[in-house]
Amino acid sequence: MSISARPTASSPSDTTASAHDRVYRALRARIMYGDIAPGEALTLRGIGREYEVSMTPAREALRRLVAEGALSLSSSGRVATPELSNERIEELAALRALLEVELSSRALPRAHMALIDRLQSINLAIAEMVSKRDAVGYIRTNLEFHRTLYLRAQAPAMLAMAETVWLQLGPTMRALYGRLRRTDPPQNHRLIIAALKAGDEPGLRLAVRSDVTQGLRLLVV
Amino acid sequence: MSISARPTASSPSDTTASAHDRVYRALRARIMYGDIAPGEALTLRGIGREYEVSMTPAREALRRLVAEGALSLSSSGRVATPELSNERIEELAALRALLEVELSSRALPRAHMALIDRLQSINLAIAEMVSKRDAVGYIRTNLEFHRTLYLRAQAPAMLAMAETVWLQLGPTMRALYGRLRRTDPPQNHRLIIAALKAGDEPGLRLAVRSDVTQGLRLLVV
DNA sequence: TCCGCAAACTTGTGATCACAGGATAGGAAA
DNA sequence: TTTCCTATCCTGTGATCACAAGTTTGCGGA
Repeated sequence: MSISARPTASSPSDTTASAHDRVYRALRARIMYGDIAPGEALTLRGIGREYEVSMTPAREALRRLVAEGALSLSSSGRVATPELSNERIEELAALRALLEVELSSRALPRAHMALIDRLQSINLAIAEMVSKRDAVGYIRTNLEFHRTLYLRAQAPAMLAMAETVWLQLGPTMRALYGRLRRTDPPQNHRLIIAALKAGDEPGLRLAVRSDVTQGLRLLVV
Repeated sequence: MSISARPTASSPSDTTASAHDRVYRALRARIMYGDIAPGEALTLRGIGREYEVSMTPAREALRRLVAEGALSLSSSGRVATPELSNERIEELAALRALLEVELSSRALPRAHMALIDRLQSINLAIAEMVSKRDAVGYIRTNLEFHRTLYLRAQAPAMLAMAETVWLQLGPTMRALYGRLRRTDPPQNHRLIIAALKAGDEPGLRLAVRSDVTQGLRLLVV
């Protein structure tokens, strides 16, 4: 949501020395990439112990994640990663479609060959994660594919919203991985790249929409 | 962003007795409805003094608002309401269009007569605010019109995102009011209501899009 | 063996404090 | 009068603590 730096490639210890920010970034990445199971509880003192900070920065990091919908705080303060209802999953999927179709459409006129090359190499990394059965790695590289494309849209607020949706879906996304079993590799991603090369906007919108929607559909039981 | 209760009609002292939440809600309303000028600085101790709490809850409220993009924290921690660039305003307007068109479209099949009545009475309130030259009241009732409609969409995550955009535009929205000078009253709102009555989805989408876009266009210099 | 209650513990909340860094004002020198 | 430097103030950060509320554990009675 904010303009803070991306927690993606994350050099081991970022230059930003703020304690709560470090905790926030670490937790955000863990949640977004499905490293934390849905329903898992987090305690202030536990976080503090794990990241060697006091309760204050831990609380601020948690509260920020709650504000972004990444964590839900149950009655009386306990905070845990949320278990999404089917309606919520469908709504978030629709939101992804809405935002990401627009982002890709805006990125299209600015997509140079260098970008397409980069997307293709990310695709290789995704295939590797699939073959290694690395769920967290798969989710991370998959989102990196999307983020790389959308960065070209020059629409930071829109991208931030898309990332917030990813964050909310993170814990659930992990469950998705268990069901796709090697079928999914960069099928839709190849369509996206083809549409980018061809400058085919309707095709791009369609490809992004299905890539975003189709996976989540498996989750709705 | 979160599922917290609406700060709108706000009974004077809410049942939720949490200090930081009270401060958060109060500040959120003030920002969203344009009660704070763009660029205005907020201090932790100042907030604490104003709402009679210590620095801790004040800091949490501010930090949450920063996370939602309602406030920008400049280099080295100072927090102030942001002055939006033209590109940012255009992007946020596009985001409003994207989200609110979808929300209105989802609300359409569920719009009963009671809803339309309520929207019309809100429209009267808007006209009254315009005649009273009450900028904050105008913004508040205008957003209430939109929120009342979108609540019918049964899409809480999407509505929360729209509200986040409103929040980011809040301080800027105030500046808009100075330029519309009694011209604007519920012109587009009447189109929205007409489309709702007729069950005309394309017309509704168009009316919402222009209502959302046209005002903001005045801000881009 | 099972149920219920109480004690011990764990948890989030908010206040206070020490500290470091940045902003500001005021005086001295040119 | 203007400019620069320094001392003071103000601000955000993070640690620690007291407290209240919720959770768990374990013991006693039926």
